[in-house]
Amino acid sequence: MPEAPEEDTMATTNAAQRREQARRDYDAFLAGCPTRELLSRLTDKWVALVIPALAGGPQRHGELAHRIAGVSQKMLTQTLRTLERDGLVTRTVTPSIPPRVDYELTPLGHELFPVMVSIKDWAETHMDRVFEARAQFDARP
Amino acid sequence: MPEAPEEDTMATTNAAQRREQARRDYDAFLAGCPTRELLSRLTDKWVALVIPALAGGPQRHGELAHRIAGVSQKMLTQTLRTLERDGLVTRTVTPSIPPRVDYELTPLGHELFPVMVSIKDWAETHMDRVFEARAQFDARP
DNA sequence: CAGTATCCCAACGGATACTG
DNA sequence: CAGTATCCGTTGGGATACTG
Repeated sequence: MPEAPEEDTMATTNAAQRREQARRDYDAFLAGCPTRELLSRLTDKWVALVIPALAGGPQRHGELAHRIAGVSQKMLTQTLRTLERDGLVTRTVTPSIPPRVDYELTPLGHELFPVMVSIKDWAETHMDRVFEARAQFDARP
Repeated sequence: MPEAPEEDTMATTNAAQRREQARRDYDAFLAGCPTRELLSRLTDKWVALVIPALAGGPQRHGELAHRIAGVSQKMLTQTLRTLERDGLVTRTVTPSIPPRVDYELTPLGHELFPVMVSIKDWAETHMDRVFEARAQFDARP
């Protein structure tokens, strides 16, 4: 099990090959696999809201905070920092007064986008059925 | 903004209508929306491993624990309970000695399945690119 | 406006021991 | 084997105040 990324010396590696390579190298079911840590970052309530919120181009910190109601400024900044470090989001500062900061999805972020949207959509679409299931569960002897 | 599920009196409601209904009723971007809480349950590291682990039929507690290396028995039981309550997993007890307990995806769980698999797969497939991004981020002035 | 730094409480989650 | 209960350290995350 790999503990560090392998250099990709094959410049012509395509998506399919990359995927095949990843399948061999990584398995989140294994405790020591680094994907386990990445998975725990991706499965984050705020990530599942921030990534979809960035649909339709660059957004300012304040805009995101407004869009994602109830998010504290601490959590928003923290989430955006992590996403930036992981290469999913870019942070662009325009040195004006007051300074303007825009966040935007990277190509990698755009690849994650549909996945995050699908979770958010799933929750919204199936909320009623989950409510029904809970009611049944709670009502049983 | 709804705080409780609406009764579905329309017996012939199809998937498309249901989805349209959900779009109007629920929005995880809103702070008080119950989908926010559901979203936080779904975006859970263990859920993203348990649901995919249940592919291919019923699994026993021990089998799941073995498959999902490193999960504590407490977290596994807790995760399975929540999934059961939310109608995503069934728990079947066979009263033998020792007792046998099997967990299996419900139809609702099967609908969540591809979403959870896509997150796990995304992490495994893009691990290398995330590593590269982190290296770049950490190496800058 | 964007971001950092504290303070502080609640929850998460592992280890261990005990029951049916 | 499956599950519950307790203990207890770690982390998450909100509120507030302050800087550029």
